Amino acid sequence: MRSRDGLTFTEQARREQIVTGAIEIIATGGYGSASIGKIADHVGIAKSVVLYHFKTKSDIIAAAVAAVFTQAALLIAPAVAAETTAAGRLAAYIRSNACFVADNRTSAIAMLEIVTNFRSDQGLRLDEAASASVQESPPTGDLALLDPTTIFVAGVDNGEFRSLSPLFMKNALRAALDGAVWEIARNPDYDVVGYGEELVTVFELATRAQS
Amino acid sequence: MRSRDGLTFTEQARREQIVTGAIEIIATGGYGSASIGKIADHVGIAKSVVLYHFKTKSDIIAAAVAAVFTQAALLIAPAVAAETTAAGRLAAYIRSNACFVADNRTSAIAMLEIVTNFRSDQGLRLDEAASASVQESPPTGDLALLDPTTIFVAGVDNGEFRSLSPLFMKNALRAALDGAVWEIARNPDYDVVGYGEELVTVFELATRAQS
Amino acid sequence: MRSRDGLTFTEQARREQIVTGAIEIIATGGYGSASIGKIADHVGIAKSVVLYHFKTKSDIIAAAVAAVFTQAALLIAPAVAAETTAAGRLAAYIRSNACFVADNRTSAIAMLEIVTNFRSDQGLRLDEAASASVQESPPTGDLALLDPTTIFVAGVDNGEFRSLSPLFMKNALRAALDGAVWEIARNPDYDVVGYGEELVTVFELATRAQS
Amino acid sequence: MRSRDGLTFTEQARREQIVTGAIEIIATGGYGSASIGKIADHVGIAKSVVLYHFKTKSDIIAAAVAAVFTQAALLIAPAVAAETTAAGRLAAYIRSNACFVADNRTSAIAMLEIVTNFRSDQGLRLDEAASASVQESPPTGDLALLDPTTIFVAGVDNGEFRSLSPLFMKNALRAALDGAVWEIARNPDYDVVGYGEELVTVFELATRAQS
DNA sequence: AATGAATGAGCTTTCATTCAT
DNA sequence: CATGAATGAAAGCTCATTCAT
Repeated sequence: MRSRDGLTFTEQARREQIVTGAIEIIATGGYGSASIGKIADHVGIAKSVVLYHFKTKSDIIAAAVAAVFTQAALLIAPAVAAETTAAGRLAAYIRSNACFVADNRTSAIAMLEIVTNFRSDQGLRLDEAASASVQESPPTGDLALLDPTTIFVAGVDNGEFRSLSPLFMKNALRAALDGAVWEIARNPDYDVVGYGEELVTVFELATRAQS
Repeated sequence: MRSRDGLTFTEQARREQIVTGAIEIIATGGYGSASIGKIADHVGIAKSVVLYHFKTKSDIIAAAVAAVFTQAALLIAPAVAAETTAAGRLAAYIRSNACFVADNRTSAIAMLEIVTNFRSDQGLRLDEAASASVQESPPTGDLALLDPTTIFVAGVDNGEFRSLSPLFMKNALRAALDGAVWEIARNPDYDVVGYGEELVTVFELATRAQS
Repeated sequence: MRSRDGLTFTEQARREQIVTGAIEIIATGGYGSASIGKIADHVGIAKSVVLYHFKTKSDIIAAAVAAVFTQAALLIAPAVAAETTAAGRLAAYIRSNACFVADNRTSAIAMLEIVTNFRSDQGLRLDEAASASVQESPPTGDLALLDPTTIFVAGVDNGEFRSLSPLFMKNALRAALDGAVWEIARNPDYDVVGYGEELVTVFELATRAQS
Repeated sequence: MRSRDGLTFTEQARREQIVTGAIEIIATGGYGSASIGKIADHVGIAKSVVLYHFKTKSDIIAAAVAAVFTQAALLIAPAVAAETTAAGRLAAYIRSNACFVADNRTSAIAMLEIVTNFRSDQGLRLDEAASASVQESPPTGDLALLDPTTIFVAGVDNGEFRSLSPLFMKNALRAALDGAVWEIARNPDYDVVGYGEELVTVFELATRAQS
């Protein structure tokens, strides 16, 4: 009995279990502490079982990234799509991001740990390795909605925004949002949503066309 | 024959050599790749020589952090101090930061890799471990000039800035600045100075008191 | 396929093999010579295999101690229990000890090397470390039969023995018996049984109530 | 300016300092913990200084043994020599030994640690290595007084003692006396003198000729 | 008389991975 | 599906010893 992906139910359940365990381990102890043995112990299965379901450690990491990424996209994409103006979309993007981090602290931390730390055998970072290997394509079609660059481009084009560099603005925004994850990693009580609101104000003031 | 610090000439030279090597290794291959053996190979000395000059690996990392931190402080603190208004100080802070990153790409990357990845034996992050040990006080007296929080507080107090959260603003700014390091790590040709100018604009618009 | 203890056949066999190897190495070269590598070489397996079956070096040592201790207890306890008078028990205790040493030279030497040399990470000796950790209780219920103190106490109580210090007598006896191990370590032909008989005489004369 | 042994005053002072330091380290942390570096740190000099005064680590150990041995001989030999009967000498031997241990706890512990643990490069124990190298002759001429064998032989010969094995008796006595050192190592408050008195009684009863 | 520098051998331990069952 | 067993590579670190000054 196979579901889609050619995986049986148990197979799929085990994979999720392992990925979840990996995320928890990474979020708690950092990327460097995530060995296969620790993940197996945490989940309560034998080390070999982990490597039976995932051929290498990198596969586990990739699966974890994909899982969190999909999870985030499912929240953010609709929120952005619901808005029509560039300013609206920008605010929605920031708020849904902050919201995701606040609601999925563990996943967000693990994701950031992985992204900043992962190196392939050849020393390539996650994004470089991803673009090097063809098979690993981004999971969704509306990826555009996840990259705020498009929002900035649109805003400049239709005159909502002042003349600005979409690339730099996108980098600044992503960095500011990722910064919230570092903060909440250090302090679980950090007010991510409040921080998000401040960011909304900042980017509103910083982008709107001068009167 | 001793110079200040109670260190011999050779000792001081070797230590610098090792610290520099460590920074290069970390910037190139990530924090995880910085083993004592790799550093020794990179520098061209025996592994035991490294451990003769630094008692533990943590000591090497600490020395690297201190070196880069001091280097940065020497550039940033005077630039900020030269300005009198909060807006001026903010712009100077951003520009000197961007400038430092552009001029010291390797050091900046290594510093960020260390800060985001270091974990003590008990799993504490760099800042937590530092605050846990009293003896390790920050190297400079004008540390205040390195933390932009004071700038935001002052600006709000004297009416230059709108009513804003100094903490959130500082976090957003630091994250945006650190983001430049990630970008330049991925792409050595990234225009960090241009990015800094965009940030100056962003934070000017986002902070100034409404008319 | 598991036998009792939750261990596989292979597992149990390997563990015995390693423990035996450790005992041989220690008896031959002293406690200080017992590195994991040497044990592995001696047994003819890879160093990592040793650490697959025992998590740490201390675990190997503990297993060796337990093995020899149990072995000795199985010989001594029944011999002592078979006697009814204090004098009889004392003689049986001495003879069975001497007998064990004569028949298990290697084990006895290793045991003594470990007991006199083991230090935990905190510098505690074997007995101190053992009493510090509650979970590690002695393996047998009739442990009392292995501590000659009870014999001396009983003999004084029922008038068989002169008035003497059970503690001092026990220390003297244990030291004299352990001394036989040092002798046989230096000279494999040492007549341990003859020595034991002399000890029987000594302690008989030294303990019996004056007429 | 050289004193006997061809050593200058400073030289001799340094050597004593180092030997004393080694004895303290060994008594505190066990033989295995006594590295040249630790000894140097403890004494407050550079590691190289230690190896300037002693060519190898073994030399330090040998010097420590010789120092303690001489110290003990100076106490025990006269005490034994002062007695005329075998029984008197035996009691004096035991009492002076116990007395030495009680008054020189550290030295006694270190001595015992060394004797039971020292192995030469070829794996030989201290006594074996000593008898293998000619140059290392015992420090005193009246060594006979330090080996209780002679006492037992004399006592048997002149009829004071019962018919007994001088070798076995000597081994039992030495072991019992060394046992006191292990006890005091574990418990600094152990009543070594009281233990010695019990031993005097034991060996008196155990050796005297039957009436 | 003293010491800083260097070094290779060895130590315990962790880990990703392979293989047979 | 699942697992126990095995293993080599590499990690951080300690140490006795040599050498030049």
